[in-house]
Formats: sequence, C-alpha cells, structure tokens
Amino acid sequence: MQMPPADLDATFIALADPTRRAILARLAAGEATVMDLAAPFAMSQPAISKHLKVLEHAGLVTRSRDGQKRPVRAQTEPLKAATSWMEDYVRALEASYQRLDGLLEELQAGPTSTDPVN
Amino acid sequence: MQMPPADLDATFIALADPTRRAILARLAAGEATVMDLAAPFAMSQPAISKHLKVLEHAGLVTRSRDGQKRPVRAQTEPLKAATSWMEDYVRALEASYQRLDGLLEELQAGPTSTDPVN
DNA sequence: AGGTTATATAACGCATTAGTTATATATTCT
DNA sequence: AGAATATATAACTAATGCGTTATATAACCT
Repeated sequence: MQMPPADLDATFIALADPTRRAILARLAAGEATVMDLAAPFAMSQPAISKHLKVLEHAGLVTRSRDGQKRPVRAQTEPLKAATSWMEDYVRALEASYQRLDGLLEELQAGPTSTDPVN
Repeated sequence: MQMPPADLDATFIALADPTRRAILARLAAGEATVMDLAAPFAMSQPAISKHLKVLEHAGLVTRSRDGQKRPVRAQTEPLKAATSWMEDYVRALEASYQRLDGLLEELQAGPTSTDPVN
C-alpha cells in the first residue's frame, strides 16, 4: 500500500525543526506513544501533538490505535524522495563544475582547432 | 572543517521553499545574477534577494562581486551534511525494523534455549 | 457511575516569513 | 556630472509557526 508521495515542501518543513528531528530519532528505536515522546522535552503535550501532526502530514510518521494510546511509527518513504532530490541536485552541480573546469583548462591551454568557443 | 549541527535547521528551512529549490536548480546550470534568477518568477527583485539571503545563511550559495553584479553560486557542502543525517536516520530505522522482524519470527517459532528474551 | 489516563482541539500571544512598494547605494556608461 | 543598471534595505501587511493554558473526547479501571 503506497502513500501518495507527500511533497518535498512538507518533508523539508517537517525536518526543519530540531524537536521534530529529535522525535524521529527517538522513533528509530521503535514505536512510541505521545507521552513517551513528550517526556524528554521541556514542552507541553499539546505542543508534541502538533509536531506529530506536522510529521504525519509529511508522511514521516503514521499512527495506529491501541486502546487509548495512539502509537507513532516512523516511515522512510518521504525521506527517500527527499534524499533523492538532494542527490540528483548535488550530482547536477558537480557535473556543472566539471564542465566549467574543462572549459577553464581549455582556455588556459589556448584555443585549439577543436575549441567549440570562438 | 565541521560545522555545528544547528546548521541542519538552516539547511532544511532553506530547502523547504519551492522558490528556493527552483533557484538552486537554476544554479546547477551555473552562476547567475539576481536578475537572471528573478526573471522566471512572478515575484519582485527584493523577494528574490531575500530568498538568496536565506540560501546564503544556510551556506547553500555564495556570492562574489563582478562590477555592479553579485553573481550567485551554489555550494554542495551543507547538502552533504543534510543527506548524511537523512541516510543515517533511514539506516537506523531499517535496522530497527529488522530487529523487530527477527523478534517476531522468533516468537512465531516459539522461544528457544538461545532466546535472549524470557 | 465516577475517576484517571492518553490524546486532541480551541483560543490565544508572539515571533517569523514571504511578499509588497518605495527608496538607497554602488557601479557603469555617455 | 548625470542617467541607467544591479542590488540591498526599509517599512509595511498578511499569513504561518510554535508555544502556552484550558478544555474536550475517548478509553480504561474500580
């Protein structure tokens, strides 16, 4: 069952807050309840619930139901999309630098008959 | 030369806006001036300058000086830190799932003499 | 039924963001 | 010197973000 690729905006927004990244880090150790997650922070329970809503909206966590508890579980999918955007971008940048380096080298060696510029 | 992890905030915040990601994408093709960057957007020049300030603050771009122009150039460094945070996190998550799967398997097979639990 | 626990929602304050227009500051061109 | 160009800054507005406290909802326990 695939979720719709929650967009990059939502993913990066969710990751941009240190509290939310800490929540995710905690979830890497396994499911947790809202109370579990709130405990380490000097912050009210409603504040944590809001952070969870942001994470959920980004698809970074899902919630289930266990009696009165709503266990939170981390999901990797949106992170893979975000990672892949960043990797593609870095690759494009580095390729661009390489082209520039090549061009500079050619200029420094002086124009040749195969030089496409001039 | 390591930067403190507080920079992850700045990086993800910078990446969380689609205009800023589009600016970066444009910069993958090479240096550009503020005017170049503003052209494709239905947005004023000061708005773009502000976005550039956010990107610069995150270290995602640097500026130089060429007469009255201030060419903008993309930098990969902060992206590598961000990518690496995300990859570490996904790895931890997947390891956690694997441990859980292993545990469930054991429980299903019934406890054995080597079972560390019980 | 009544009390406790887990979580969500409402209403609010304050700081920040993303845009605007108008203006200032450099730099270049004639 | 004066006009034009490239960019930055200021002042403002509207929307959003992150926290709070108080309260509602739902499930659990006697």
